[in-house]
Amino acid sequence: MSNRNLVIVESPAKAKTIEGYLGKDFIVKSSMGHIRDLVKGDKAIDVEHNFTPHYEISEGKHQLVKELSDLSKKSDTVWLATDDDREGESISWHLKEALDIDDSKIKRIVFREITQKAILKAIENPRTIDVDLVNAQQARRVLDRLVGFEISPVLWKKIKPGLSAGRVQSVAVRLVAEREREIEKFNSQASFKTQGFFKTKAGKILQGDLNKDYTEEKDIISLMEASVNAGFKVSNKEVKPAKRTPAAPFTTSTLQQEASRKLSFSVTRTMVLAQKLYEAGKISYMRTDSTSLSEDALQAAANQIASEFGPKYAQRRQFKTKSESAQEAHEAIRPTDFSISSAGVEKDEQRLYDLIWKRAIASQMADAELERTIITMKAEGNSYTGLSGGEKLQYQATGEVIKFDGFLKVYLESNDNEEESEDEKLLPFVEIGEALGLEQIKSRQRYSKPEPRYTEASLVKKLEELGIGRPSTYAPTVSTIEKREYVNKEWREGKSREYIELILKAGKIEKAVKTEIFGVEKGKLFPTDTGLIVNDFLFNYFKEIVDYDFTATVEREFDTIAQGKLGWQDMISKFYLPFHKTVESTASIERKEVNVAREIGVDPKTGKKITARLGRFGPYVQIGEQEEGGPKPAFASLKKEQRIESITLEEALTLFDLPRDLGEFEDIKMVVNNGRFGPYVKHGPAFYSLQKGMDPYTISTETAIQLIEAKRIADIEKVIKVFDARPDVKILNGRWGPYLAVGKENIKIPKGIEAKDLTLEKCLELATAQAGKPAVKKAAGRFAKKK
DNA sequence: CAGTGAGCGAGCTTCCGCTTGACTT
Repeated sequence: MSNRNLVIVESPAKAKTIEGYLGKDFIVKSSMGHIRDLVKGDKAIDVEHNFTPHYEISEGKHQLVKELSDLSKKSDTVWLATDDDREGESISWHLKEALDIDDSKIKRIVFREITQKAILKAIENPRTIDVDLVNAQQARRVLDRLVGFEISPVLWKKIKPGLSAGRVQSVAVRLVAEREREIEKFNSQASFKTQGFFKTKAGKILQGDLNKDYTEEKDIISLMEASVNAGFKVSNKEVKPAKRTPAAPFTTSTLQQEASRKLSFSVTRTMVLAQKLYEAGKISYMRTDSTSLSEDALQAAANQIASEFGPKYAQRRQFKTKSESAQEAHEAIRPTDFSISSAGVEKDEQRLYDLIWKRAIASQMADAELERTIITMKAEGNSYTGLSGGEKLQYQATGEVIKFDGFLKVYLESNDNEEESEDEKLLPFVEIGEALGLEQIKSRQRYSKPEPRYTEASLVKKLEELGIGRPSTYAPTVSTIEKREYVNKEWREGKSREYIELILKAGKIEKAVKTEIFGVEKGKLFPTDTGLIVNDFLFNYFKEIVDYDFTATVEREFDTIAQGKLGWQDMISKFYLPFHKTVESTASIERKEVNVAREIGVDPKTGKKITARLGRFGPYVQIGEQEEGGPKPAFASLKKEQRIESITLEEALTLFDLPRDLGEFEDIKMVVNNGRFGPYVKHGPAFYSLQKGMDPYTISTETAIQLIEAKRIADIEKVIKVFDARPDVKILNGRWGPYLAVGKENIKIPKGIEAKDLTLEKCLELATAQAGKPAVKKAAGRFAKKK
């Protein structure tokens, strides 16, 4: 039987939907993304022969390509309906090449929304494959391979095997590294923020902020003294209408940001959950850079809003996509059916759907109308304005009242700055000129803060602003730099510091010194020593590649190629020749130049230099140099939160305090040390890992004994059965249930046998049957490779 | 499991973008 029409799209979920729109003359299949890619290794691009790329069918795609090929041979027309962007055009071209079909049978169609109208319209307007656009993709692909596969081996030689560099990931690392250094350099300044509390004629309290910050305590004292009999008045009152406008519906990047802020999801978790909702047909495609909605969606949202909230809440809006690099091959992320307000299997899926629904609905709702009131309060005749140069000191109170909630009924976008909450604030009624009683003036020191460290999501936001990376790669890029250990996602406890608080009340000034916790970090990205060293190296030798504008610059050239005004090989050739020279020039760089040992200071005991450096097994400090034939110098690994470039001499010295003697327990020596798997206490032949919060440098003998005793109790609770005749044979309770331990071998108890009923004979029988076989097989396949 | 940290050598690693698979304890 012959199928008249074969349609090929990229995603199977999309294929299913479209098949429903097209009827039985059409069979719709998916390519599952790219089907061919550059061959593996360094022979993919023939640099000598005008950068000729060599492609092959990707691993695991042979079966699929064969199926598509067979189907296409049986069809009269093959509709290549891959995405309407650079990569999509390329997939169509690769399909044409790989399926080996007659050109006359091929039609290329595009649509940017999955609606019946859009698909049918596309079928009526087929075109041919846009070779210029395909060439722009080839240039992108070849450039990325050349950059990645020429720089990475330099890192293996000069820094550490297995490292990587690339147009996208290296900029991501640079952002995190530079932010960390800004924070380290940041000089936090304290200044006094002052609030006045005044009593109105009607007896209510009106609170306002002083329009000047002082750094000196004496200025605040003078101000307070001058305020006692100053005579405050309402000097002005302004009431202005204001409005707030809803945010655009989600793109991939804004979805990741909001899910991170409101639901604390990692960017990967957000994408996994969104994928499930998409496959279940609940939301539109989740990898998109567009904020626009289809006509159908606009209508459906308007209907939903009118019926749920009333027609005056509906306001049709189409949002312009902000980012210049957007290719807009899909709609914004939205529910497929606005009348379904809850969807998803797991709890987190439901929460994500709820967020998507609200954001999309709110985007089509009316503005919120507010009334903003600003009241200023001044002392009569400005009696104390002479304090510092004669500027006008005044207090200001701002209040906001919502007159019409509009979209706020449904959704309010959060922001990265946690402290700025925009709650509705109602001010007491006052009249201009009204005299105010002074209740109190409160002034406290606040410290200035550096720009915050990136979260995964705020890093994605920054990358998108720079036009670096694509919706499909944001989450994988973050994972890559984490996997390479260039950055770590960390939780850190804060430190405490003192601040001064001055209060003027009933004519008296009281001073208090209080403490606050600052610098608490939750799931923020910190660069590692490797990340910092690799970044410095790339910045010194491959400045162009890690330049924040590099991608934007090459994107402009890709666009010129897509317009047919520039040959892709010409562009690559112009880039490659100087680039390759730089790569070659790195051969003469000494490893020591790249991985510089930092001098921390001098050991007071020996007078030898203490240095810090990145070693094969991580960062370490060392006392003195290795002399020929001499003894080995003392080494110590850095603690997890320490960095080579910021560790102090004092901190370094304590690192040499290990191993530390903890005295004796039960007549056996106890020693605490740092092991490969963390700090431990060794007691005779037994090892005890330190628990969270215990520090090997400070742990006391008592705590160590408690640790040992607690572990023994836990071990006793593990034992189900022992045999007097053979003390080496035990039945123990493990994490996944009971198991048999014979000597050092752990043996699985077969199904159907009750652990309690096992006899010694049966145990030994199981042990011999198990001999030689590992108790737990190593995980096979690609999951093992990942590690 | 509970040190090591240099450099040599075999043969390995690595890019960015599209998209969803499913080893067996």
